[in-house]
Amino acid sequence: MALLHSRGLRTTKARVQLLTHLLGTTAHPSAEQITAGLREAGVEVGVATVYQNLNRLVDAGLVRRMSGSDGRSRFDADMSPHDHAVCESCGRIADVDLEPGVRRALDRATAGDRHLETWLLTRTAVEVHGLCPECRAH
Amino acid sequence: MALLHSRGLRTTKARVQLLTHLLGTTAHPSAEQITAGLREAGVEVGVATVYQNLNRLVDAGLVRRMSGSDGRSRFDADMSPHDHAVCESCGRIADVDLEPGVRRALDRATAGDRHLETWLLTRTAVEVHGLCPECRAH
DNA sequence: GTTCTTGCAAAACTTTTGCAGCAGT
DNA sequence: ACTGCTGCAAAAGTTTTGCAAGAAC
Repeated sequence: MALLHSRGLRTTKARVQLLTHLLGTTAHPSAEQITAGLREAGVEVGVATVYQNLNRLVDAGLVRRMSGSDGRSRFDADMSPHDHAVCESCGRIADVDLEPGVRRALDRATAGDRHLETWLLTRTAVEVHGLCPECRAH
Repeated sequence: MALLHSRGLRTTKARVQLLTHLLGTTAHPSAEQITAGLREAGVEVGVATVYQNLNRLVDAGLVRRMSGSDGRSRFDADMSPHDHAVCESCGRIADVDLEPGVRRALDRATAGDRHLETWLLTRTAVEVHGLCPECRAH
C-alpha cells in the first residue's frame, strides 16, 4: 500500500485491510459495519482499532467522513468529486453523478455568493434526500 | 402559538419558549446550545424535555434536523428552501441562498438522474464546506 | 531498539426512555 | 377529569482514551 506510505502511515494488517475494504465498496459503511465486514473476511480487529484508523485515514485525506442522518458516521474511500443520495428511512447512501454542467454552475454560484465572501471554501456537496428503492416498497 | 395548536401540540411553557428561541436565531444550535440559551433567558428546562420537544417539532414539520459534522444534531426553524455552509473547524452553520436559476437547474438534474430513477426524492440540499471567518483567522 | 499500532476495558458524550408528579385543555 | 408534558435518573448507543503487549520500521 504505497498510498499509506506516502502519507507517513505504517502498513499494518488492520489498516491495509480496512482501506482495501473501503476501496472495494460503494456502500458508505459505518464503523460498526466496517468492523463486521472485516470480521466476515476473517480479519479480527477491535473496534478501537477501527475507529483510530478511520480517524487517521480521514486526517491523511484518504477517506471522507460523512455525518449520517442517524448519528453514526459513514465513510467513503472514493475521494473523487461526486455527490450522494441519502435514504431518510434506512440511512443508506448511494453515489450520484450530476451532469458536469450543473456542477460547474453550482460551483460558480457558491464561489460568487455574497454571503460566503468571508468564508474560505473547500468544496460543495449536494445531498439528495428521499426513499431508496427498498424502503419505498415498505 | 397557533403554529403548535395547528399540529395538535399543547402550548406548554417549555415548548413555546423553545420554538420562539429557534425562530429567533439563525445559529442552527445543537440541543445543548438550545438548553443553555433557554436557561440564559431564565427558562429552567431539563435536557429530556428539550430532546423530546425537538423530536416532536421535527415530527410535526415545524423544525428541521441537521446532522452536524461533529456528531451532534443541529436544529433550524426556518423551513423555507435554503442551503447551508458548514465550517469544518468549529461546526458553525450559516444560511446560503443560491440564485434561483442555479437551484432550478440542480432540481431538474437530480429529478432526471438515471441513478435516482428508482428513488422517491423529497428534496435536494446543497452543503458548502469550508472555514468560517472566525476559524479562517486561526 | 525505537516508535507506532493494537485491543481490551473504562470513560466520555449525546440521545432515549421509565416513571411519578404536574400542567394544559 | 383526562391526557399530555416535564424532569430526574438510569439506560442505550457511538466514539474516545489509557495503557500494556506486540508489530513495523
